[in-house]
Amino acid sequence: MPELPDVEVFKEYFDSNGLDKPIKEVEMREEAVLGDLQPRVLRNILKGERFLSSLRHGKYLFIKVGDATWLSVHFGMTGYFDYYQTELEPDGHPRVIFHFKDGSQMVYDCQRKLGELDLLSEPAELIEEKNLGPDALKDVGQDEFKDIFTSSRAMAKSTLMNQETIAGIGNIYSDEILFQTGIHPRIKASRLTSEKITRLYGKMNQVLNRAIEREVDPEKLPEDYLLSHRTPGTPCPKCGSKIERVKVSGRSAYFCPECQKVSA
DNA sequence: GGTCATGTTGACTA
DNA sequence: TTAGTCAACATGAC
Repeated sequence: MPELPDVEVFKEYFDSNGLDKPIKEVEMREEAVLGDLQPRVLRNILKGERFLSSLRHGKYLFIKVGDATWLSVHFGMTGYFDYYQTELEPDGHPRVIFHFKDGSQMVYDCQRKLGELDLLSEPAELIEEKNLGPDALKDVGQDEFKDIFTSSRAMAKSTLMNQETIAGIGNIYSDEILFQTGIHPRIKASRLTSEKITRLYGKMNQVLNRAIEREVDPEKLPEDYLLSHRTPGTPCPKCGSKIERVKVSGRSAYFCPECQKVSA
């Protein structure tokens, strides 16, 4: 799940359920998601504190704990938050559990353990370390977007997915944005016309915003979205042609050969 | 057994 | 130097 829209929805979920509650205990179920961070350090720093606010950049969520203390959360491919009002044993694959003094708990679930938590003094620390580009939704203007595409030597899909270029777009949403714009995933970014890049920019914003509005629920997304038709051979929701799959930068790209022609 | 899966990183190659 | 491909990480569903 976790691309920009998913993380934005997690942020809203966390903000409404996890902020301003004194933390009673931090329970580690799986230390692999802490990376180099020592479980004892995380517990000692969070215990007795409360989460104050949160901030999203690309696929990362930063949660403020104190003046110069932030918890960074990455969700890998399978991570999400799950809030329980009581001390019930959580379902799924709980990896880290934040127990609040009021008896409720915020669970960080990450089945495949590809996500990671860390402690930072400020979000910029991680953004610089990972060399993340501007957030796709908040920080990329149309002119900057145009520059990125005209100067990129990679394929359009790779350019959209490169976190150092634009932060937040992954495999699913890069396919969706290209599909909605009618651009073939393997076309070179720099070969797109200025008009196409402008349309792509508009669709990027529209697709990401719409996904957030509909709470990334596939059932609530428009009928003509590719998102729930990611199987080779199924009919394109726009024209009925058969959806195809190709590899782009090691990932499966789904597209409609009729709606997304190879020519610019 | 095999393939595939919403992410990131490092090795290797052109 | 810039990109593309592939493998690895860990787990599960076909």
